[in-house]
Amino acid sequence: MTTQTEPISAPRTPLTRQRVLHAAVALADRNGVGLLSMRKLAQELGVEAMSLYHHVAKKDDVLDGIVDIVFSEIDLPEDGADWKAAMRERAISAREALRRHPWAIGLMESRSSPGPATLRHHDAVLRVLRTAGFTVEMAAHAFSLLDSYIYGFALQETSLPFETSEELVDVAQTILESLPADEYPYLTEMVEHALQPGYAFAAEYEVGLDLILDGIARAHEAAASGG
Amino acid sequence: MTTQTEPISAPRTPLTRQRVLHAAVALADRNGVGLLSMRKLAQELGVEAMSLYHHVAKKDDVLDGIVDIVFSEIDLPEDGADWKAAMRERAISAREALRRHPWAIGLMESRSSPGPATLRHHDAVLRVLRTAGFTVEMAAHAFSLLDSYIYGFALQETSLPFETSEELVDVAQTILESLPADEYPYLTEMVEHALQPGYAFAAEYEVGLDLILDGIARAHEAAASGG
DNA sequence: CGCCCGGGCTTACGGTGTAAGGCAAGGGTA
DNA sequence: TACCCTTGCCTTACACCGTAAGCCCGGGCG
Repeated sequence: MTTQTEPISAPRTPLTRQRVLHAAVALADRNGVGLLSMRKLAQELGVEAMSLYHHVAKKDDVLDGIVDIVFSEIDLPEDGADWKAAMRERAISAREALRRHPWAIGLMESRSSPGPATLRHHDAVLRVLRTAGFTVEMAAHAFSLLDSYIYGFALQETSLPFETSEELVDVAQTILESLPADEYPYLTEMVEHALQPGYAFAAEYEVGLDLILDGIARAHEAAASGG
Repeated sequence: MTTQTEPISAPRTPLTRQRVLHAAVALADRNGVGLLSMRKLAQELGVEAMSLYHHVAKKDDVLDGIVDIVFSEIDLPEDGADWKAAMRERAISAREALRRHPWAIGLMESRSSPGPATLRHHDAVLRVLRTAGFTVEMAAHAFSLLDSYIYGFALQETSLPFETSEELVDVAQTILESLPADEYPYLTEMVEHALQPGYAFAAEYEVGLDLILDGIARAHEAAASGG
């Protein structure tokens, strides 16, 4: 079907698992993961759909792969004395990555086999905690707590209708008007609060993060002095 | 095609939006949301696919609807003096609902129009906080923090390969064996920790929850005495 | 009685993931 | 040089998906 008009030495870079996955990330960023199909992905790479299957096993493999790419974009925490600063930085870096690729959080639920970047990331986090003197048990607590918060915040952030501080305020305004204020009075009040010019939902992130880090630090110190 | 063998007065209860949505929840619980199709859903109800469209607008409408059903299963917090107990109970109830319907958390990312049960739930949470003396700002902090934790924990819990305390320990064991221990030493250590007979990941939930609630209480008291 | 219309039905279209296999070019070995 | 095997692309085909368009029957109301 392709009427071979190009010169014989068409210098198309060869297909590669890496090239496929990165194109998939770009496509998902552009259209959302719902519109990511093997055919569109192939088209993006100037190739037919079935050609992709020489480089990835199945679509699930692609999805696993792009989730791992997102994890690879999170800065690894450096270990040293200051576990708190390290955890804070990686939490902020994680949120940024999950914001750059909003589809990633929705994908995580269905993936089961983590990729190398994911494993490396988790290992680095645990290393920081353990070398800072956390017991395995305390490290498990901190890990579970921090990761839950990070993913949960990202989930809320991407599913929230308003982004605030954009012209999307108008959008939220109409939402608010469609809300029966007498039926949901406190919700209405909160949406109004969130619509104030100064408010940025993103700032909530660090408030909660610091509260959690302080709580962990308190527990850590208590354990260190108590036992 | 259906060879009308049943008596004329076949007493099939009439199709209804509610019946459709509840069947969809049941089907998603059974097969996962990935295998929920309009055709299968129709079949479940003894009907053809297109008949569903007299009761729901499109598949997205079904998905919005079943997410709202999950929210309707979360106990509404009762307001009163003890906001902490109320938040604790609703957090636990929320996790149970999200565990009963593991597909819900993955759907939340893509939904944008919350249903009435969702709105009612959020309004009730905010009411508890506000009537307990939280400022709007503090209520926003507490709300964001708690919900992030709840959803994030649920997300991790459903995507975690191991469930522990089942025979699935074997599964995790093989995962662990396939993990190159020298490459991810801290992760390996943690998986081993999680495989101990006494360990239940579920217990982590309340540890983190209480840490968060204590932190919020401290901030709340500080604000009350300080201002 | 006649009409309308709600709520089921069939058909059809363009999309999806992927199994099965074809074909051309290059590289290794006899 | 002659062969053949692998690699990496391709076409074809199938079963399934969401849903637009429109048919048809039965019951309620003018």
